[in-house]
Amino acid sequence: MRTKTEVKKKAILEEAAKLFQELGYEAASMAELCARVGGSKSTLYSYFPSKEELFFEVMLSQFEVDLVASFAPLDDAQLGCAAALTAYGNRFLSLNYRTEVIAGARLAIAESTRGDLGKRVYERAPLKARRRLAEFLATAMQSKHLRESEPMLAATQLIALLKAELDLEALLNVRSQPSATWIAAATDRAMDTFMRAYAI
Amino acid sequence: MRTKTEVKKKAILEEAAKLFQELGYEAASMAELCARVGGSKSTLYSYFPSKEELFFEVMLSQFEVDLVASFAPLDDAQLGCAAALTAYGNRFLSLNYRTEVIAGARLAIAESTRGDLGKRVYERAPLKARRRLAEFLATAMQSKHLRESEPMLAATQLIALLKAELDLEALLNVRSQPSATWIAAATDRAMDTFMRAYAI
DNA sequence: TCTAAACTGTACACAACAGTACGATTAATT
DNA sequence: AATTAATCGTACTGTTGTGTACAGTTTAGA
Repeated sequence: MRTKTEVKKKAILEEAAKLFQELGYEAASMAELCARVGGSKSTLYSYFPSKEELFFEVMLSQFEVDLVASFAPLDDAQLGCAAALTAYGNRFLSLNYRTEVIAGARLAIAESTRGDLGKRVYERAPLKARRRLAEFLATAMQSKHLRESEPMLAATQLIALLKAELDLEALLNVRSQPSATWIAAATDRAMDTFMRAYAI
Repeated sequence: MRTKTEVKKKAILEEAAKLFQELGYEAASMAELCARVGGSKSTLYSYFPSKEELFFEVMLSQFEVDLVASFAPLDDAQLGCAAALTAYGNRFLSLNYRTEVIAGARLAIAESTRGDLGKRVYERAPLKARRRLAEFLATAMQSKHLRESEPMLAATQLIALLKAELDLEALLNVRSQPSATWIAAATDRAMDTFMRAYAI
């Protein structure tokens, strides 16, 4: 019974993530989690010392899964600068606006004042993503595909433009998960404005 | 004892707003609210039938206060287009990133799935603001101060650029309320990119 | 001064929760 | 088969919460 533990722990974390996303931290109960995950309360508390610790582990494991995947288009040497950024934009939006991701973001925002959770989440995912995008933009500037400017600011603004039509609506539960074609159109609108401002 | 009621109700709403912002919906208790507002539980429940109803009233009264104020620069006929937008940007950021406003936004996001709260908040404040800005941009386009394009999209993108450097950091409790000089600089950076993309 | 609405304080009913205790049970390892 | 770690079920403790009941008190207005 030594191998099972990792599997069980992962199962608990997954079910806990869903539950927290559904109900929020306070309203989610350990008894309900027990019922969903199947085990007993004793087992649950043998894996995690408290509800709060479990919550932290859930949050921190949430925000690193899809990060790497979204960078793929930036590593594709075949693509030109604009095409690479468009592909990145599509990937970025499709990964970040799935219903679970938004539910996770809502939760992180709601509980951001719990310890240093907000800062840790921020540095783990969005800041890392922005830095990676800034690197790409910096080399694009060096090779004269984009005008010379501050790469980190350009990355921040590109991401802001990508999120512009979607972010608030998603966080406030006004619209549901966007379709791939809608995302493609929104990416184009963002890229058009970005290239007008940053093309050479 | 007929005039006092409105005063008392307002006092309750204000104190409740603070409490919810501090602790979130679930963790805020009616007993604690009683203690802070001074009255007794019976009085409290004579104004609001339940905690949830009180919460709705708090949320909906939160998001219409400063909306009008932020439009002032757009109504100033003395200013040129770029100057008016810059003044608007400064006003928009100073009003929207005060700590109480951010705390309210966190709360609205966290509880956005409670009934249609998210939609109601969305339509009450950010959508209304965007529409008003789009009107201004439309006339600026007609008078050839900006290139012809979709005004609502332009408004959405301008607001996104304004929020770009601040939004996630504020929501995730990574940075505190920005200073006026920082806001002015951030507005300039946003306006620079916006005008590059939308100037004629 | 009288009256009625608004208010207060306390106590209570009822439910839910986090976390613990403990004996019984399962299943992998030797 | 014997051992041992993991698991289970259930009951329990103590706390906290919402909402109500009720008897007494204040305060505005006739």
